[in-house]
Amino acid sequence: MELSDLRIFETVARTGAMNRAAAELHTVQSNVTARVRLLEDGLGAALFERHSRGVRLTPAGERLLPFAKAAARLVADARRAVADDGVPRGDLVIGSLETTAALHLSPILTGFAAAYPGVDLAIRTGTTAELIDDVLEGRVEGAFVCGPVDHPDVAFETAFHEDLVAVTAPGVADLHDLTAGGEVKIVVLRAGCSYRRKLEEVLAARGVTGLRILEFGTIETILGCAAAGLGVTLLPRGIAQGAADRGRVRLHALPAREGRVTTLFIRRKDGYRAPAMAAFMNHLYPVRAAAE
Amino acid sequence: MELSDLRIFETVARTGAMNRAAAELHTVQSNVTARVRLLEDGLGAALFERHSRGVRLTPAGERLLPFAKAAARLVADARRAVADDGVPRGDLVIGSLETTAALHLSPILTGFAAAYPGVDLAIRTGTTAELIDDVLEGRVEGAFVCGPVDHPDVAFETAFHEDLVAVTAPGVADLHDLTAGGEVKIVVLRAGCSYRRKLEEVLAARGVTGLRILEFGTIETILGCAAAGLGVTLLPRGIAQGAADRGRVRLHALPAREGRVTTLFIRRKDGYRAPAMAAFMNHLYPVRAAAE
DNA sequence: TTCTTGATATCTTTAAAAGTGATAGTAAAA
DNA sequence: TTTTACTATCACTTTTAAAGATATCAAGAA
Repeated sequence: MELSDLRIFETVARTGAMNRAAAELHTVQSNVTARVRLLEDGLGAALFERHSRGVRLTPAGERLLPFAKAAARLVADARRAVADDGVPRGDLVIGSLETTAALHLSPILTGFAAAYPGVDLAIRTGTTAELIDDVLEGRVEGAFVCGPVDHPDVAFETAFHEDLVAVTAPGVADLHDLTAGGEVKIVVLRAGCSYRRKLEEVLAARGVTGLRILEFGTIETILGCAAAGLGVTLLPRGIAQGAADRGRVRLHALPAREGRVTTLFIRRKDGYRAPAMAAFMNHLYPVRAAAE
Repeated sequence: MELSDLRIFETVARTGAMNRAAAELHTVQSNVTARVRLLEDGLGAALFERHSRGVRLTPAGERLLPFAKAAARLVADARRAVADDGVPRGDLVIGSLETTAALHLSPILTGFAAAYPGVDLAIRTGTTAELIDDVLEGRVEGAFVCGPVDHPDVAFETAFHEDLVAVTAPGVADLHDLTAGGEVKIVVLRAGCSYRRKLEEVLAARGVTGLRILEFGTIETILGCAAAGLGVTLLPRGIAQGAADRGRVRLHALPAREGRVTTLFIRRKDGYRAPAMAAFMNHLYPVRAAAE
């Protein structure tokens, strides 16, 4: 069993066809067939059921698949470990919620970039669910997400505490009033937005149900929608405060039990931690200490 | 980078010479040299410093080594995972302290062997330190050791509580009397015995110092030594009780703080858990529940 | 110093393995 | 029924690994 065998196996399993795997691996189908058979011979077990429309994993194949993935990650980590001499450098992709990025990340990133000029820092935004997946799949090294997170392969640390407020048009004196206008629209940043479920709970607790959802791409648009009375949204106070001060929107404070959310910094539990990542977490340390 | 490369690399690193690695791998030195160079080329870093008396790992090589070991374990686990269909069978090697084996294991093993005839159970005895190493290196699947154990790669569960007693000749009325006869000898099972340090502490607390150590291979011999007044030893009460009842030795109870020790069942935290091992831990469950 | 020893490096040859391309077979979908 | 999207097999080529012989090198002993 060699790593190339496992890579071929994984590709076949993922694409569901030796044909497609061959194309993806830049080789020919006969070769993939032969390698898979050799792997099966070596293991003494059939890994795929062959059909005329593709292949499907056998139970033994299902059992092998996680090991194939682990092997791929191991090799990637090994390469990085060999290349790294302890000096932080290279790419470092960090994930973040849009709101967290707007509210907190700017000073941290500026400071980090100044301290480690050799590191090319990139931010990728997404929802909590997307970011957890990004972390697990290695698309980002770590991510700021909305807590709590409970996954066996994810390690987390408290990064910030957010104070969420409901944001409406200035004319809405109380959240209960929302129902008056019939249908209530909530405005969120993206489909799987972390705050959406929270907002639904908050409104449900106040007797507001039957929501419709509007989705917009930027925080500014969302504030604009709220200001125009198009809907209600939930944002960290720090983000909405400016618009409220200028009278564009009205903020509705929530009790701590509802409005207090913790932003976590998550990363993969196992695997190799690059110097750039170690440096970033170190850089984060004073921030985390302040959040505790 | 292939698994065979990593295997060759690991062997060279361990033996310190391409020559010896070649012999161990049943191949020729030129082949090892070539494969190592290919690996180095692939990684873009020198892994060994070559000398005329062998090779030594470079820092990059040091960084790669743990990954090579992890890869070897991964492959071994993968093979087992593919071969296993969930029915416990095959070899299952469990480590244990000699005293634990004598006192507790017999009914457990008998019951397990009857319930899972397909599993070939073997017991390997050793000291706590040896057994922890056995677990980490995969020589045993799990082990009963003297707690507490604190190692990041070791998972543990409480298995039994032992009630340790000091064992002396019948004529010794009190442990303090031991100093009267000048030099005090303690009798232990093996060099690194778990109870040795404990016994030293117990005696030191009673003003008995300046110990000499006698080492014997079996529990019976140790009891014989104690009976003959050759020295003092520390054993679980259940083991020494019989000899005490027959008047051969005298037991000296210890306060709970000193005499109460916990026997843990430990295993590797990560990696694949074979069905036989899962079945064993399941079989152990009522025992553990009783110990809590 | 010179020889011996125990190592690595290099080169050539041989054997094995991987990859290629063409063809045949097969079952589902159109 | 025909087409389509696959897998299996085979003969052939290319690439790669292993073996064996030899050269080289440095440390330690005579």
